Amino acid sequence: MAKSLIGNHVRKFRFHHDEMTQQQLADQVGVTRQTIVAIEKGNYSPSLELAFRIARVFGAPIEDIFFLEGEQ
Amino acid sequence: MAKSLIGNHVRKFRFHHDEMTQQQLADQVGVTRQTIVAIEKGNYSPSLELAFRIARVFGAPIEDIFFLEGEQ
DNA sequence: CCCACATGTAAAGTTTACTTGACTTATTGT
DNA sequence: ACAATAAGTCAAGTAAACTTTACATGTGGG
Repeated sequence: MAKSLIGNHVRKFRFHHDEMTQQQLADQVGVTRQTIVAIEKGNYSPSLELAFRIARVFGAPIEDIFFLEGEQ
Repeated sequence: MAKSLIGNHVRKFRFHHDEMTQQQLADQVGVTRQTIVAIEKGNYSPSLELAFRIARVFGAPIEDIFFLEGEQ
């Protein structure tokens, strides 16, 4: 099972955002905590919809938080 | 996750890009033509990875091409 | 009139995002 | 010492993205 080609700075954004916990972020975007863990660890990439919601929480464009590996 | 709440301007970008066909776009981003059709028609939203590749083809940020319905 | 091409649609199958639930470890506070 | 919280992990299941194949329709050119 290949890892996804998408990397992200969710963890950094979480800490720079009032030290928000995984659970709090999960609640705000409407997924489970395990989903946030999996995304932060790169186990898989989020759907576009979830990427949008995460970006909204952090008030940043999607491309500030997520990137194609090898493009960063 | 809720329903597909993602809209897009892929068709417009395709025509503003040298009248690129669905097949040409599909080839450039590495999916089948049916996937492009489904996305243009809103049958489902692309993965984040595919959204990135489409945005790259058009030289635009993801958020110029895709949007959360109700946010446009 | 043909033929090639662009687009739409649909069924069935594979892959992957996401959930549910349960357990573990480390840290912090009472 | 104990409880509570944050984070990691694993397994099994569901839902959605994507593929493959195939057929249908309209359009433009020779």
